[in-house]
Amino acid sequence: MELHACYANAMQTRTFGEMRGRILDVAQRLVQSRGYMGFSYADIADRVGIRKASIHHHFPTKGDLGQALIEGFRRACGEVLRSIDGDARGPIEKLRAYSDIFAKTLADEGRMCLCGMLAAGYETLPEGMRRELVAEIADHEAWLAGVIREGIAAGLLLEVGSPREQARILFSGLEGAMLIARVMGDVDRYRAVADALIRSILIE
Amino acid sequence: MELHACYANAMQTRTFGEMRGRILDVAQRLVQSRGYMGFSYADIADRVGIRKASIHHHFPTKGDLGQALIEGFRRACGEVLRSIDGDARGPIEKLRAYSDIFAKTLADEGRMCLCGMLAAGYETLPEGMRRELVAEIADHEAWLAGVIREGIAAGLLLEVGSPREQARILFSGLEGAMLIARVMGDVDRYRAVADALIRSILIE
DNA sequence: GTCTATAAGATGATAGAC
DNA sequence: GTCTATCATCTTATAGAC
Repeated sequence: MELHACYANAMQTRTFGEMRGRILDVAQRLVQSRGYMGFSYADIADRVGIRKASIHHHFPTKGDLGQALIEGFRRACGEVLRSIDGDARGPIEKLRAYSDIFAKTLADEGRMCLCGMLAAGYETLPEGMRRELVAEIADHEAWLAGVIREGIAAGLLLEVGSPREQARILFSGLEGAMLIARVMGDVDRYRAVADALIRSILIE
Repeated sequence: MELHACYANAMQTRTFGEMRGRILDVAQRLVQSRGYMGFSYADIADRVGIRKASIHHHFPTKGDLGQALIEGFRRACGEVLRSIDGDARGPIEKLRAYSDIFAKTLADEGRMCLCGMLAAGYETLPEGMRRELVAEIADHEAWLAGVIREGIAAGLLLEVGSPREQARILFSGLEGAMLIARVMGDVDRYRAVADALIRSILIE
């Protein structure tokens, strides 16, 4: 599974329920570019080629759609992180692989991370989505903290503050870098900041 | 002028046009919590105590309101930055004063920075607002780069990469920290990340 | 400057035919 | 599962009285 595609789309690949997956796929891209408040059933209908009313058959309310979206995304992110754990050769490579996913998402039509986008619209989200978003951010930070801990133990990474604190700096730093780079229309801005953040905890 | 209040509200304090200022004030708070797409003339009317139609007298279209909002905000930010330049004793104190403004905004009803919020909704903004946002981000980064340059010259700050690059890391890092801390419901999270970002470029 | 009244279009959602 | 038709509500915006 290609990491970016997985992260980017969190596509449901079930034998049945193909349309459901396509709707979620399109909805996710819309949220990543315009936010949860910034898209409508009409937008999805246009892109997926069915009528608005038909979408309600798959997701009765917009809240249901949003909930399915973030739950599917969280599952997909879990797979991606496990996949990095399996593939990458060491903690530094893991951090770079993680950061690269964000860069690829940004390079693909200037899309923002789903987490960051939903975070901005937090006050407009239904309760279920809020809870899932908080859990998802916690997942990412916990994974990063684990990698950093591993790097410190291996003598590869500096220990400045706790791994948990370092993970928070890295995660929010990457999110912020994405947010700003997207507006400034320059993916290299993201890459420069991301590289600097990672380099700042490297030993020597 | 109290820095946070100025930054937070960018209030127009003209002798005439009082209602105009109140509308902008309320609109800004709404954008900071729900985004540009997330508020309506009805929301403002409720809070400011006049009817929807009356708002159109001051701002014919929502685009006009948004444009006036970000232009006023940019002016106010300029004043705040000059005010820090006047008050703070040195570059390190300037960075801390800057970071503190964000902390206060966050502490005040969990509001996001206006820049960051508009950045997230970038694709939903009218052209004029996009241009102003890009210019505003450039202003902040240029000011930060200047302070960092000053700190390096005074032997107080580390030179890792160019001051411009360090400014970008700091600005996007603070924006990201705000974004995430707000969702996690914990201002101290922001403070911890902001402090760590500043400490990371301090000499010894 | 503010109001009431109203318009035209979008939005999330439902009912019922095929 | 998808469609047409329809709904109530919200949105931005205008006209014209006070």
